[in-house]
Amino acid sequence: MDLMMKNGVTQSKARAGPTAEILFYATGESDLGEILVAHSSKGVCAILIGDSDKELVTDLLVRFPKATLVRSQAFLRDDLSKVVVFANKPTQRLDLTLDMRGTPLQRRVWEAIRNLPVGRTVSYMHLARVINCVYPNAAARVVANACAANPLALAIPCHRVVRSDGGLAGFRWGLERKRKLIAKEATSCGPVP
DNA sequence: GATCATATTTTGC
DNA sequence: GCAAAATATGATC
Repeated sequence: MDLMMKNGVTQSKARAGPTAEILFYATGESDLGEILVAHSSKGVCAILIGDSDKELVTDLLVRFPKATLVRSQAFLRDDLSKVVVFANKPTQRLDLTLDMRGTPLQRRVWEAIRNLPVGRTVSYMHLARVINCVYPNAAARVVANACAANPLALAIPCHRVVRSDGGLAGFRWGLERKRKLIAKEATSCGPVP
């Protein structure tokens, strides 16, 4: 994060975006904290969770350095409302138009995670088995990497992905937040055996 | 308890 | 463009 690309652009640009793009974003408050939703021309391209509005904007700016961020609370009113509702009470799945960019593998992993029911946690191995039932232990890292690069915090519930042991693995937005999310989902869906 | 195995991504030159 | 390091793990020795 300290070294700049000498060549101007690298392979990372494919992940951040093709070029200068206009992103509309809006922030809202939830029980988990401040939530930022960024919408591109295709759909929701980023959902961030943070402690303050400033932090979220900074994170978004770092994530999309070349993009032009336009704050439009009215434009994202609907999407933001859904995300906030989901954050407060994740009883149903998020129904948003997601603009999932990235490698095909990441997309596959994200789709698999998004297909998970609420209140259900799966292990890395199980999820890895879905996308690639060859070497579960190897694909586990792939799943972890895909989740780590997941820009759609709540839309893709990576917090439901835990280790096979049942314990919580790392979380990009903080382990405590992940723990809180799972607890909230369990409460909303009811204590399942 | 420590080490290796697998696949993918990212960064460096 | 090629090569090496790193990774939110899992299984084995």
